[in-house]
Amino acid sequence: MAPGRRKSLCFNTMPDRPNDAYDPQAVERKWERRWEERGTHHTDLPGATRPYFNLMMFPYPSAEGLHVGNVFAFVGADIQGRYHRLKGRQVFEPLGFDAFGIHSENFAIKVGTHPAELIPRNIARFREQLKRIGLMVDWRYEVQTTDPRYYKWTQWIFLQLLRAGLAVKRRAAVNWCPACKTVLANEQVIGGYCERHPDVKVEQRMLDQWFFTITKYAQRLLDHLETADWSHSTRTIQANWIGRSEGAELVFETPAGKRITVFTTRADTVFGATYLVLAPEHPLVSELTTNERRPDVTDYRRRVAAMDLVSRKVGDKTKTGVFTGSYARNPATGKAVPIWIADYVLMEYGTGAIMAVPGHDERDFEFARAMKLPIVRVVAGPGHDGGTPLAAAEPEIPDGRLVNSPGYDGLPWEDAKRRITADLAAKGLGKAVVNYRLHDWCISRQRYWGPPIPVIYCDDCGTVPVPEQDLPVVLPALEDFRPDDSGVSPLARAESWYRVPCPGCGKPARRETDVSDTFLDSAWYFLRYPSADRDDVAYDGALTGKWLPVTSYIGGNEHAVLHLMYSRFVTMALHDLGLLGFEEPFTRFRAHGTIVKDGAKMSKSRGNVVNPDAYVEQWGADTFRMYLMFLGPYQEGGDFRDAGISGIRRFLDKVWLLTGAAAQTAPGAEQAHRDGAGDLLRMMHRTVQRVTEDTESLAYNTAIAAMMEYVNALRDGAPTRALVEPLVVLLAPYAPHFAEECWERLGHTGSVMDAAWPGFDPALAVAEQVEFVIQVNGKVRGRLRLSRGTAQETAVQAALADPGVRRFTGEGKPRKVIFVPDRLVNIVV
RNA sequence: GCGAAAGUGGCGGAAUCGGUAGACGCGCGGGCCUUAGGAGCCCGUGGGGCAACCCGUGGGGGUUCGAAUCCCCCCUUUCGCACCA
Repeated sequence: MAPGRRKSLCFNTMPDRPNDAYDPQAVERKWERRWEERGTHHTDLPGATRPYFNLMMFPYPSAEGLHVGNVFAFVGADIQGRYHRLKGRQVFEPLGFDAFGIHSENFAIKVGTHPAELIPRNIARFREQLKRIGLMVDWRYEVQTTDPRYYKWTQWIFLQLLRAGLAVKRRAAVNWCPACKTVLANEQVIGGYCERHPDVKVEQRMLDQWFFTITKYAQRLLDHLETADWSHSTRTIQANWIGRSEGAELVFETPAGKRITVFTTRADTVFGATYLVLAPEHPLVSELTTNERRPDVTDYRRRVAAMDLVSRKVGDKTKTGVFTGSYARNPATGKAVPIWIADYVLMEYGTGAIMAVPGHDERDFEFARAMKLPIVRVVAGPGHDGGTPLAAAEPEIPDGRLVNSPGYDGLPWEDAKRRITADLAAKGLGKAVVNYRLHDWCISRQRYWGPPIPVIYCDDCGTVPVPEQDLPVVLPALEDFRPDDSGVSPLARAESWYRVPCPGCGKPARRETDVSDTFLDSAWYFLRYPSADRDDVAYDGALTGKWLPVTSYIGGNEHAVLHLMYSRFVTMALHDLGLLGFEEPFTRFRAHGTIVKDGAKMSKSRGNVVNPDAYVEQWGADTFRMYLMFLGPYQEGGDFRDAGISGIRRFLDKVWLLTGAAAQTAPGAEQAHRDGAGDLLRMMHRTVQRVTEDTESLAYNTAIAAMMEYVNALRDGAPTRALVEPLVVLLAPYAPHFAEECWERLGHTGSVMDAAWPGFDPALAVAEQVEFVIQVNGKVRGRLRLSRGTAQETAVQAALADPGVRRFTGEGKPRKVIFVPDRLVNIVV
């Protein structure tokens, strides 16, 4: 039925809907079944000649099910995958579930159901929802991190890193909730209190923990960022997280000969270092404390230890601290300076000790004021000198030069930094060093729901790795897996599991009872996907060589630091062990935006989570997909509101009608348009160009707008097959079920996903007639339709002849004419 | 405080190698069709003015024939980090 004459003759039921009206539910059910039957989304992994690994961040299968934010993320990635498939690549689009971790465990405890029972239910629900969205996922390669067939290899990865010397055990501070009797992650500590016990203060405890020494790779992780094809925002976040800082380590000696090493980025200010501050946990503190000062020092250290890690860092920043009673010699001035301890110095950064320069550091200034310590100016800006008093710390003085620094006075401070460092180094009292903010990765969790760390402790042999052939170390089925009062992992209660013979000497030994961090599960899952059906290897060499590194990875910036950094680290480590042929796992990464609701991030606690099911049911997956993509720029996200979704539905209805009309026309009629209705053909080429470029660059909202414009134009003309078929292919990544049905309506028997993405002729993709803007003195005074490529003289003549323009140019001669081809003529009088 | 991104109609947003501001969609107004219409179709829709025109891209300066776009200052929002020495 032709558009414009769509009124039905029948009455009563749906009087205005033609009999063949678009019925999303029917169409989507039909194609989901067909895809399944035909294996449309199966990828021939070994046989592919132009592989494209299209990765999206696998979800944590929460009990609530999929939410709109997930759908937004997956659909945007799916569009890339489908687009590249239509462009002729063999696209592998796998998906899986990241189901270990404290969230699952806590939720299981809350509802009183074992996670081993809960998780499969959640996964089943998720999988159904995901299928309903129309993703091009090859489910044959699904992975589940909680499956022993998967975590066997997670444990294997641990053993490889252990072998490489990148896994070490050391004591470290953790957040401890006295009520939960367990450790908490930093994000579970809210304002110093436990998230589950708002009236219980969290403390810190020292525990033995396994660490991956990611800091050894800090510089490489940073260097590769410069050339990575990654979203700018993600690269910046990672670079900041690594936090490279160039400075020097300087040595202050005590009369007893103890060398206290401090890290500073401002060696130029060493003459102004009037005291030292050590972190309260610093190993030298006890030794340096005089008997007289010991009660105060001990008391202060105890108070700091009682504080949790979070409030220690973000809480009240009033400066506190105590004097140790000892002094050390400033290597530049030779004078003795007092040694203090204060909680504003952190043990985990630098050397855990600083030289305090109150004249040029705000924190030191504040502390010196409070403790009545001397403040000396050693850098002065223009017009100031060594005698100019300091009302506040002056950190970075433009054009500042050294003062009160015998031997260096008058030097610009940036130069002095280098000179002083070098001079002190020559005396063995310093060296230039680079420091990183990045910490080693603590992977130990004193919890139940995770892969056991595959290590055995033997009194004779010490720490023994579980032999690879004994993997996996299966997580025992514990009825009661709650953490108990001991502070020891729940696994320690599984007696029969815990006690094992030593793999080395056979004597009784004990298993490691900590499980590993979930971030380890997800740090290598992309390696597993192509080999998900293999039990003999973590990942197959040939397949990995063919499919990795990942061609395109799309995900949220909430994982910019931890997940992406850990994945890069594990990849580099495996590369260095000779187990991978590449150093970086993700060739291209794009961060999608966040979908917010009423201006706030969706979260259960806020109660503003939008469930996609109702929308899919009411509007269909295709309309919902397109609507989410049309909300705004994909890489920025946007506010979810359902006002406007009908616009997408109307658009699809129009395409449906166009398809019906075009199906009546003869095939291959493009030539006819070249002679006759050329404008539509030109517009088609332009549309193909816009949609191609926009889809490639994730500008989905404008790609959809371009298709809408084209459809509006087609409705005013005659929709032939040659004009409509390319549109259906353009639409396939966005509305896959719908496009399949349209493709079939047009008489094709195969999947539209096996069609070719339409090409465009750049010469045809521009209009023949263009509108020139005529300006007089920069103000728009008229418009003229002229043919493309009109020469300057012709255009100016036409402009000057225009009566509307004449009124402003007057009789005088133009002083100047600016001509922009095909766009504008500006006459200056 | 540091770092990054962004401020455009009633709303979501287009347009940033300087060159028609407001594409596309929602909403709104008018009309057609209709027993009816939250359906569909057509027209209109930044503000002011009868009009010629004038004013308009967070605010203020500047460069330019011409600025949403470039430069300087300020304000606001979002995100990341945060006593990092």
